[in-house]
Amino acid sequence: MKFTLQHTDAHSRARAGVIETDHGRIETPIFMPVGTAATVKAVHQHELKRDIKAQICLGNTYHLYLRPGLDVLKQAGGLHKFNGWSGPVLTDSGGYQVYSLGHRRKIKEEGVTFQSHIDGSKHVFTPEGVMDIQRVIGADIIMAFDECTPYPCDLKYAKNSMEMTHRWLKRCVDRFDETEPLYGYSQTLFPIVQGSTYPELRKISAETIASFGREGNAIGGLSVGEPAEDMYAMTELVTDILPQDKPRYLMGVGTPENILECIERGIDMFDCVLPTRNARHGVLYTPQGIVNIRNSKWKDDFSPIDAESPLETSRLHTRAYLRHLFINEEILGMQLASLQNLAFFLWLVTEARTQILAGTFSTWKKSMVEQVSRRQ
RNA sequence: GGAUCGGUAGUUCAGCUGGUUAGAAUGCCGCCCUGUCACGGCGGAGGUCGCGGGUUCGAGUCCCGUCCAGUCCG
Repeated sequence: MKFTLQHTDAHSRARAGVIETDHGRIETPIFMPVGTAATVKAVHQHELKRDIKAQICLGNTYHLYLRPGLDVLKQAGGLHKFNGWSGPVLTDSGGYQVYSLGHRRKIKEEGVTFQSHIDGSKHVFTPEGVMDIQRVIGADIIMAFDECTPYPCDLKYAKNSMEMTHRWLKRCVDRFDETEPLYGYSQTLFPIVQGSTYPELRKISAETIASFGREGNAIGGLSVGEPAEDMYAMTELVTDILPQDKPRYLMGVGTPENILECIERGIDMFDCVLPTRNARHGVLYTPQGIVNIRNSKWKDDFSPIDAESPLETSRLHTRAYLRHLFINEEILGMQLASLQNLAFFLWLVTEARTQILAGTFSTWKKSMVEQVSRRQ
């Protein structure tokens, strides 16, 4: 993987750059659609590539390990061949599941024992094991195994957890560096900053993570319920410490507003389930704000879903029709809404990049934040 | 014409021998979701119990009449 920083905004920390992987180029800042179980829910790979113009997608170690399992992935020749997405892939390590599946896991120094949400069977995830699994999945960018701490989180717990995540990182790096990719293209490992909402911990964690000198760095443990101001403060503090010449990935963020605010604070990569999950629940993101398409006000609104969308489906179909599909629980509704939201998120970061390169990011961002967070 | 069963929320139905502000499901209206246990979660509105009498301290519930719908018999 190679990262080239092209331009840094004169009035903020915002940057534009290019990441090159063996599966293609990624222009940053970028939003990465989440495809947990080898699919971005309700969206086909062709749509991702041709219509949404996604440049990289996520997969999840925990979910793919459980299903289809490592045997199948290995036989398939890795995730790219298995699901037919030929662009770059990033896999989360299962660190988020340490948080989200908190009621069915046990953390020890050695690793985490999960009870499968599918059949209740027990599985031990160690830092070494998670590296091996991600070798088998074959993502271009793989993530260190960490603990995403909950919010709120007391200082003592946050400190102990962060220190364990750092020890786990050393184990991840050692295993990663002593193993080889399985499918003939290169992989890279991103470590993850933790430290909850404590500035003193975030500082230590960012310095520790930076000292490993990996090709890119991530910030985790945010967007778990803390106030947005805390998220912004932690992001800003950390991006000031992480190296300028490496991409920075803010994990799990966020709303269009969150993304703009964090681009301004020096983030290059984002992922979030919000555009896809909310799409399936009838919430649309548009340049003019947020739409709950199930609301009765759209019943006879024959204007397009999003008149300015690069998507043909969002220009062709009306809000009244999309509402009808949702009210009737037609699958096409979720498909159209997912396309709309992902296309909008990709448009948003692409436009941010254009503005950064043109030197007009700050003023554009200010008016955009207001627009995209309005409710229609 | 006779017998019989039923009529309770927009809809389909619960409401035991009469006893606090008549429930559920679904539909309707709205909100939530941030490295996906998620076509999920939460909340709200909505009923003069077909109608008219009667018995009773008290009736969705018992009695009489009446209207409507179903089933069976002539």
